[in-house]
Amino acid sequence: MENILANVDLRHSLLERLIHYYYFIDERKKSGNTEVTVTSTQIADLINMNDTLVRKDLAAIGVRGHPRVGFKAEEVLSAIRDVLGFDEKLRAIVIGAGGLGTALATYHGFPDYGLDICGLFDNDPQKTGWMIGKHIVFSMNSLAHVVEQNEVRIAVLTVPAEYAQEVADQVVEAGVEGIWNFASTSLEVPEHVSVRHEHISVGLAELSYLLKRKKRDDTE
Amino acid sequence: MENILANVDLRHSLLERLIHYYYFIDERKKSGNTEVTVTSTQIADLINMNDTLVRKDLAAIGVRGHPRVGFKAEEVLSAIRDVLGFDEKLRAIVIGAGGLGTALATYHGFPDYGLDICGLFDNDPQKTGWMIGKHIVFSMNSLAHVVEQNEVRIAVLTVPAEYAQEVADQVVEAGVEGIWNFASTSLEVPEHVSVRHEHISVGLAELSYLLKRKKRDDTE
DNA sequence: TAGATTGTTAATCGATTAACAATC
DNA sequence: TAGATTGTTAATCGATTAACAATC
Repeated sequence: MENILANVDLRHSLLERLIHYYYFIDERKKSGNTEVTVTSTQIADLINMNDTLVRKDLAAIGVRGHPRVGFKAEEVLSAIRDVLGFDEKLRAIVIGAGGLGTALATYHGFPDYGLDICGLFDNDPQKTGWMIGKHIVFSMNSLAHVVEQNEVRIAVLTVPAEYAQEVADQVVEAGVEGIWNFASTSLEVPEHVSVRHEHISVGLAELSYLLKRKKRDDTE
Repeated sequence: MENILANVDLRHSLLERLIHYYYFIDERKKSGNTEVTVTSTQIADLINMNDTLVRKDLAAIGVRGHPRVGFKAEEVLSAIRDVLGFDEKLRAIVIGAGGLGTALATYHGFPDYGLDICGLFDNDPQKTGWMIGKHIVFSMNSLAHVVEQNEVRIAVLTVPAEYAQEVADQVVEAGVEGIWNFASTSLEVPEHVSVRHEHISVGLAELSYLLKRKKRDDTE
């Protein structure tokens, strides 16, 4: 094994980079300094990347900088919000009222990103009908109805892996356009449905890889 | 905005691809068929990618296929487990006993990936001392002690964004080597500490982008 | 053997970076 | 103005793909 993954590519996608910029600039703004500008080099240094790439990224989303000054924080933030659709409402339901499902359904941060959880489902009769946060836990029978009534576009799946495919079929049938899959499994869905796999083990694997690499670098 | 992100790069990293292969093959194996082989084309089709890339990836982690037959499921799975370190124990603590922290601390899947949560912390006196799952909630005062006693290498941060930096400083001080950051903020840490940012909004942004793109493609 | 599938080489493509002119 | 910083062009680098020979 040793060196097999010596140079794994851990580069981040444009989406990830934009969000990283967003948090950094947002914080900087909040931290009180009335200095509402930020240069590409400042951003690049923090995230450990090339400043030209930062400028390219910002140009790509239509932000123009100001020579000698840098970028206006507010302009960058609002362009990123625009592009990522943080300000458009996107209706979603959560399927699976376990630990993760509960955490997601009651997470207060989602509205900031435009996600509106308007239903929590589980097929455990011990759970259905009870409140979790501000949500009544619905039984899967109400799925089609809730989806239609609320124009739900996204289903967040936090069910055990062995039921994930079956549940995916049901939400697709109910008319959902996208699935945010937190189950440790792959899913087969029709062409017209989008899936994003949120596999917790990816993050863990990356972190564990970083630790190993650091240790190795130190030993050299 | 319209077309700005027309062709965003959503390619996945090697780590993500490996995990995707893993789930797919694992499932296939479980689904009973005694057919314990899988071809690069089968994998590629499912994930919607090029078969040569699959073979390159597998070659990179040291798996050799068998002409006319494909790859032996068991060999691929074990190579991926090896490379990703699923079988090595990695000790971690969770800081923040809110919804997400609780979900992570009680998540039964982590041992499968080699993560061993051996402590849950919060500085809310309402929570410290009580049990959550099989964990006593420790106060932050015990941090250094627990880290040292258990040789904890990773801290999972699920605290509110405004405390994240402060907590990061504390866990670094306590000797942690890596931070798995679930707070919506960037962190500054010393050179010798690794950070993986697990920003929920990245997944959401990707999904929302996929929905938009699909809609646009349909309209064309 | 014939044929399916791998492994590898070479070509392509796109993303990143370096260099530097443009701007205020 | 001088100087800092952007924006853009051209060069580089690496990842992906196509083509095909090797294998069983």
